[in-house]
Amino acid sequence: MKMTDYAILGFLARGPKSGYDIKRLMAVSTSHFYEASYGSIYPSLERMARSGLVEAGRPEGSSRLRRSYSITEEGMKAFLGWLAGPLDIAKGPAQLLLRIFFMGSLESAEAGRVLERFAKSAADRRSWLETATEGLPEEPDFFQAATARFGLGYYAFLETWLEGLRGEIPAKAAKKRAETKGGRR
Amino acid sequence: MKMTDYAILGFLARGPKSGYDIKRLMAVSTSHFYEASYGSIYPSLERMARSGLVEAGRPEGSSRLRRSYSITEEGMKAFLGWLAGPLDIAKGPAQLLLRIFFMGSLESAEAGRVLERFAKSAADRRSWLETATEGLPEEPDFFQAATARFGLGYYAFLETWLEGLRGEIPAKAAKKRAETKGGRR
DNA sequence: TTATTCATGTAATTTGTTACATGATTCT
DNA sequence: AGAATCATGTAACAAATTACATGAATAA
Repeated sequence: MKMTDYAILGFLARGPKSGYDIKRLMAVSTSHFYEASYGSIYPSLERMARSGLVEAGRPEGSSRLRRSYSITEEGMKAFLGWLAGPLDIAKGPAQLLLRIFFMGSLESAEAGRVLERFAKSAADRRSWLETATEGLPEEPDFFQAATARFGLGYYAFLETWLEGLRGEIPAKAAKKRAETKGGRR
Repeated sequence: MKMTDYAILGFLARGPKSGYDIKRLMAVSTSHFYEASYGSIYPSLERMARSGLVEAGRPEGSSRLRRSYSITEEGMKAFLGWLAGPLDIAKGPAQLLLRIFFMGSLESAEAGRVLERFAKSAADRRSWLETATEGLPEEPDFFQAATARFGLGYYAFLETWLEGLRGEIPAKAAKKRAETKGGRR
């Protein structure tokens, strides 16, 4: 399971969609930090259909060509597990943001706990960088030192942002989970 | 030419090195934002040797196995061109930081102008995001809106950081360029 | 009827990582 | 001598992008 798979499950968790739909949705909503091409979306859908995480539905009303996928119980379980699971914050903001993007699928209380863990990760990474860059053999020049300091600033920003977000979660945060199957569009 | 090539040229611009050296240097200095594997370093060196950007030197004093590469005039030109050339800031911080890491190879005045352009890019991207996320069809939920706002905060942070850096460039910033050829280690 | 957009899918290519193979050199 | 590490290189694998092929549905 790769990030694309979870991203797709995340969109399907809000209701059945075609590969084409998913591509378009990504373009207008997540494209600043993550986007997938047809060349990964379609194969991913097929793979997940084979392993039972999604189900291909025949498209009653619409065109014969179009095929709509819905998420299964199992797919929902995998998705929610990923959403609340461990995160390697050093691997870039894409995974972090993707998970936050879909965090409306969790209850407010749980989303809060997850965000708290993320903030902790950022803080940990920050203090790790701090000590890691101390005992280096060579004295870095001005610009090299600057790139080391960038990390500290970035993770500090991240932590602040995450804590701020956690504090603002609306109590009744639209915990929209989709009906696991069916539903026209 | 990919980023790895320029990163390697950047290290060689400070003096001749082996592939092994470059790997070790990356591990201790740039690994927080960029690192390459042997599987890309060695092929890159060979490619650049074929196209005349680097020269494989025979390793007089050291072991027969070890092979040391030095940057050529042409390689230096390509490297400096990349260093001061256009940057797509939306493609993530790795390229930005890598270029700043090597910015000691430029004169202070020029480094200042380059940083100014980078800051401008960050500001432009920020205002682009601002207007881009306005006129969307669907109303995003709380978390989706949050990921959109993240971008604004991030680029604001980046701009501030870059402007701060520009203001602090030491006048006599070690414009260390290597002798184009030779030099023992 | 023609162009555009909807819609799916795949083949070629790119790019890189991981793991392994190989052997030289240095340290104990 | 044996272990560790220096040092180079490549084959297998992984993952994804780009471009293309195909054709249905819709708007002009």
